Amino acid sequence: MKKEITIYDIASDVGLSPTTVSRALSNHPRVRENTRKKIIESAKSLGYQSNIFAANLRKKRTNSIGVIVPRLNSPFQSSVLAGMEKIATQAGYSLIISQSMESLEKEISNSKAMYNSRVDGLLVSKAGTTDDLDHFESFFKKEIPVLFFDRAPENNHCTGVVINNTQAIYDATAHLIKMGCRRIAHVLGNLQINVYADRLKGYKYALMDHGYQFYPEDVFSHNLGEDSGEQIIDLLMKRQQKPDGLLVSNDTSAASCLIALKKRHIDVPREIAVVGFNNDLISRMVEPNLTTINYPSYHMGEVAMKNLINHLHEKQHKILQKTNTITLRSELIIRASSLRIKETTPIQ
Amino acid sequence: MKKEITIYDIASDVGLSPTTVSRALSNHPRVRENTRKKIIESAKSLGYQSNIFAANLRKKRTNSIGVIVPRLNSPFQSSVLAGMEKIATQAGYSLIISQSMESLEKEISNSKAMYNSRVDGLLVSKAGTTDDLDHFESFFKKEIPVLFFDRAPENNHCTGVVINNTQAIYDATAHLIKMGCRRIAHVLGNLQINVYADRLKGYKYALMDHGYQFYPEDVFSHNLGEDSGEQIIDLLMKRQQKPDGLLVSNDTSAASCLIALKKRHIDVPREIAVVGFNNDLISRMVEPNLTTINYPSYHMGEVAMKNLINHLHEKQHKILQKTNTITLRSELIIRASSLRIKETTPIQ
DNA sequence: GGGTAAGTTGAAATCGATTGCATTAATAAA
DNA sequence: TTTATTAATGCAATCGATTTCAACTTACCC
Repeated sequence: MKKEITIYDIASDVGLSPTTVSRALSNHPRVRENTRKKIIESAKSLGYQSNIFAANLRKKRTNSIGVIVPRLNSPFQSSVLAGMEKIATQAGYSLIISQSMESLEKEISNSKAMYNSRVDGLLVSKAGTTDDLDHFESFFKKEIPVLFFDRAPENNHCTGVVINNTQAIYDATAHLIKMGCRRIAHVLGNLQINVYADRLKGYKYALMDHGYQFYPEDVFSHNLGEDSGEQIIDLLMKRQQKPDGLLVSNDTSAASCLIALKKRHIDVPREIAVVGFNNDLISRMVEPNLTTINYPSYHMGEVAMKNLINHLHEKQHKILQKTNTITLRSELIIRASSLRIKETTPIQ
Repeated sequence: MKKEITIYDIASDVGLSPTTVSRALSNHPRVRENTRKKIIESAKSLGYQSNIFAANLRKKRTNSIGVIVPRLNSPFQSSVLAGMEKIATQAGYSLIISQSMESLEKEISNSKAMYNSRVDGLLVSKAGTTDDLDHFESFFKKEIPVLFFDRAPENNHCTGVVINNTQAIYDATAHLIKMGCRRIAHVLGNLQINVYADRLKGYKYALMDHGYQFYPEDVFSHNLGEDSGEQIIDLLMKRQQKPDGLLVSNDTSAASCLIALKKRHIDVPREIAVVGFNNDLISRMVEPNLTTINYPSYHMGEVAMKNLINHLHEKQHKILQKTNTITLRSELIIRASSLRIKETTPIQ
């Protein structure tokens, strides 16, 4: 193992002090242009690589940002991460990524690891079961900014980047009503996650505002996985009052429902109109194309990261300004799976 | 900003030296059990958090592993990453992830950043245009293990975790031939990427072995994006000799082709049989279900990470053993898009 | 009781870059 | 020419954990 080249080596190479070398390499203005050039040249020829750890130790900043997501392995999350990575790299930050697997326990241990790695900031999309924020307390205490995205806790002092889930489902519900649906079912994820709780609200409000009654049995939680369709449709079709509209909280599951319906020769959208959520690739590929809500995931990654980095820069210059919630625009994309002439006879 | 709690604080708290504290906290055997307990208790009550940077600076190891992927935003890659994350976290390593966006330039700057971060090891799936490995030279020199996955360079001393692309496409081609296809087209990505070059080989060999002629115009490269279907089918259907079999090198594009074919009322698989690659979610969702090759992406992530970590541990104990290539099993999954009675009349 | 070994602990150097303060050199002003 | 001012540079401490080597206790054996 060869020894490292350090600024001391450069210093003795060019006959200057390590101080000056350090300054030259970090573009400090108090170094003569000539000197800087000489130093940089020497650094290059010696094959110098700065040792981040020494620098971090001294500067108490790491230029790295932690990200905790529930699952890496999802089209939504990977798109968010792609957006984050782009911005972070541009700004010279590196990304440390880990997944909580929807478990609070893992989220806690991940956040500890992040804290120990001294990330300059943390981006979190909460695990399903996460209620309190005690495990971020150490960050708050040290004023390390924590920013939530997608799944943000309510009532806290951290910034969150989210979409208006209530509005999104409100619009989708209103759309189904406009399309003549009389009885609309809503399948969503774990209601402990406020994303889903908000969606439920939007659903209820829309029903109410249009003079529809809300039936608790029309709403249920499900894992929304790729095989969920069979179970969901099974459940719904056993009902006496079969729904003629179906809101599913992600596209994978909605697509799976479409397939289950097709298998039963139930026509979509005539007999039942289906709406998904996310605007994943799959929504554009299934037959019929899925009406869905466009979730600006890549953009969300960019915005969250930009915001965090701005925050870090401001902190350096002590002009901290607090935003609390950034709401990105989502929109209903109407496609064949829900598009029908208004007066279609609904199933009674 | 509160001051950090250091081992010195603990030392003076319990009336021992920092040395002993350090040893106690890292479970060094040369500390009396009682002392250790006292120290750990004090550490806990003072809210001590070890400073990784000081440790790294001294130990010259970082317990972090770098990953460079072409794109974060792909079902395949995110699944690989999920597998990697799981293993890394289990073993106490953290992951630093960046994407090359298929650009050599970015790959170079990413690898530099990784090198500067002093990752203990590096996992790389090459960008499309990467030919030489000069930018990893600094890793090789310092004996930092670099392990490639999916897209591995040939003829080099690094371990690669891959699938047998040649065999996979050979099998797929043979399958189409068995299904009675007379003229099989093959759409793949950038042929500079050896993954695709290997697949092309498999295609050629299979044709040859079955006494089919190889027509260069039946093979072409494409970006394989979600809108690729229209263009690919357009191109193929303009031909005088229309193909009755189609091998597409990823499922997104294959699904897109299915849709384009449906639009033109060309029956799949009767008029043309289609095979994708990867076994992404979408292959199970489109109509007809897509015959595809199962790419064990999650498993690949696990294997690659396990291997790298083993390597690191061995390095500590100087029992370095070299593996060169690990080939994971991939398999043809036959579904409706290619399943037809053998003697179906092919288009002439 | 003396000697050896094993078990514990500590002093101090080290990792490499940064930075407050001091110093020197260069330039401008008087 | 002298003084004030600014520009360059260097000294040495610092960040916090690790580790080598030495020292000091005990325990054990003959």
